[in-house]
Amino acid sequence: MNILNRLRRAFADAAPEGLSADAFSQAVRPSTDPRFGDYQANGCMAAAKALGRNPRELAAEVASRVDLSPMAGPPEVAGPGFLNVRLIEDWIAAALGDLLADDRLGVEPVDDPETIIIDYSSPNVAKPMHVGHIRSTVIGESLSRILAAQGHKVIRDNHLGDWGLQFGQILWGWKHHLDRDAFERDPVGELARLYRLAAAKMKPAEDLGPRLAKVQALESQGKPDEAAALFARLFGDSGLSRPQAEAAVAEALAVAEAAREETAKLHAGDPENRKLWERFMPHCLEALEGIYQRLGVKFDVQLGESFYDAMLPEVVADLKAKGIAQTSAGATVVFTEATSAPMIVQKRDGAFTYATSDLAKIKYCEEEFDADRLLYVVDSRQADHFKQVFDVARSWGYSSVDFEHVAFGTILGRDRKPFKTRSGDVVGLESLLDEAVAKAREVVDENSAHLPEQERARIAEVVGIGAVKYADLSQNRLSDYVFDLDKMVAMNGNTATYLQYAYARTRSIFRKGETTPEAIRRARPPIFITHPAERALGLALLRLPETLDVAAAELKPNVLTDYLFGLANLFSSFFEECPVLKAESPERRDSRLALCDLTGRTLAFGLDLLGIEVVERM
RNA sequence: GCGCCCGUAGCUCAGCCGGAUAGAGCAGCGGUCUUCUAAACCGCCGGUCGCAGGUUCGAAUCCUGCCGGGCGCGCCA
Repeated sequence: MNILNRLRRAFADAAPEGLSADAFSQAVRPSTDPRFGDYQANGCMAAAKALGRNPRELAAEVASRVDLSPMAGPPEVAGPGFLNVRLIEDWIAAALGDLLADDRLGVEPVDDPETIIIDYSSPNVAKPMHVGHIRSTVIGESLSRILAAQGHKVIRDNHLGDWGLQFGQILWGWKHHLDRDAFERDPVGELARLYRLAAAKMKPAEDLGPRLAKVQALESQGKPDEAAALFARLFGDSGLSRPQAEAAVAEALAVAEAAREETAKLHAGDPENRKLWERFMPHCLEALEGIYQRLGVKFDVQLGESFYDAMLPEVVADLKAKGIAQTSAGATVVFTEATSAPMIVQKRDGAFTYATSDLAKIKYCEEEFDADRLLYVVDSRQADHFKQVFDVARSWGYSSVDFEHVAFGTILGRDRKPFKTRSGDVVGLESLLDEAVAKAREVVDENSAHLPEQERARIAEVVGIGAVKYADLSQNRLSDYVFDLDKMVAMNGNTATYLQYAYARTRSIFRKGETTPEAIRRARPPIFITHPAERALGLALLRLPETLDVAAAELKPNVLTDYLFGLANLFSSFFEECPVLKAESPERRDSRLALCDLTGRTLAFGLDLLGIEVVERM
């Protein structure tokens, strides 16, 4: 049952003549302030303007015509022409009674379920995951759960980066710097070390190369003095002499070239590289699996770029045959209106790009799953790439699929610059989780020393991981944000811990009262709304469905966290102000127990949609 | 140069397909545990919504310009 939708239908029926009933009803929304009732219809001002009428008169007319029974009486005209709706307590109480018997807490499946593929997480398997990877994973997982709860068929897809240059880098490292003992002890750690080593060696090419090129350009123009001055300015902070800088760049370029060659050999089917790749992969996947298990993330499809590799020549050939792709400067490219630069589907050296791989994946997904929507939960910096891919996919024939880049903002460091994984200065995802769990453990030990060791450990894990996820999910996904470890592991204020704590309190009261939520649900006691805190809490409980609608429509988990935080807040106030077990009568007691059960279930349900667990006590 | 995004309280952020007096958390200050979990509750302090125009009955929200910051832009993924 969705209150907002019911009100909208009622107002649509009462819309002034000569007006779009739809637009009029869309102007119904939750009130911004309790003094203006519970919901408000704001369409009369604009309607009056369009019809050349007095807005207050028109509002009064609509108010007398609209039938909101049994939810509310006639709305009240206020201000310049607002219509304020105040729900009737008896109706709220009755609706809560129905909710008590409803396992789905009022959430109804959508009328037209879709098949939705969500591409998220998608890490490079060879690199250890760091804090930058958490957003896609956590947001994608939550969106999957939200859409599935709405009755859609959701396919969770982890498009692994298992075929790119990073393997060339590892292969190069393996052949030149392998520590066999280290690999035996900790394969993933050693592979990561080799990757970082290669990346570090290649870095001067990016950092110093362009600067050096500018200096050399001046020299070739016959301006040695200016070149020397520029060199001093550009390289002063590096402490490198001219020959050192040239040597560093030259070495970096050599390593980069070598890594590219290793990659090319792998792609070309070189037996040695292929064998090594097959040897590395299980270790990489196992390490990933460990993290996903800890995060409670599970994919339906986990196919990497290597899987699509075989399809790529076909994709390019088909694009060419259909006149979509063309040859330009030795590469095969597609010009699109999406961006000024064309999209490269095959490089001059014959290698394919991740754009080609994305196209192959679209083809595969359409043939395999016949998806209605394809969502990509990926960093907003790749917006142009997806614009191109979607554009090309549509002209390629996949025009009935709804593509969407579910972008999210960049994680910034304390200096407000994008969080980079500088070698040696990486906040690994694992260590972030460990730190959060350790902090939670301290708090548990302090507050709940009486609980058994094993239970405290379990609570710390649930609370710590929940804190990290919530810190990310409660943010508007589009905003960049400053990574702050203290905030990520905080357990006061608007945090998962606060919600988990509220949940634990709803459960604790049943233990104390020597009854169970199940017993209350079976008994279905009448609900009484007598106290303002009960009314506010009760109304919030009825608003889960409309909240989920918004979160799903905007693909924004923070809509849900806001709602849950508000709900927990209202519960905490209710808990302070309304005695439950010591209520004035058994009827009141049972009514309040029912509110506790509904709150607990709603919190647990909502947190589950965020991928966050709860504990029975903490 | 072209394109995209962002400037809201001391800090971190909600609110942004127009609605009434702009919200939260943290930080600060002050109250509340012999009574259902104080990981909590209640109160106070705190904002020319970057600046200037425009559209509108109504602008943090839409449009234009400017200032400040970030990102992307043919062979990395």
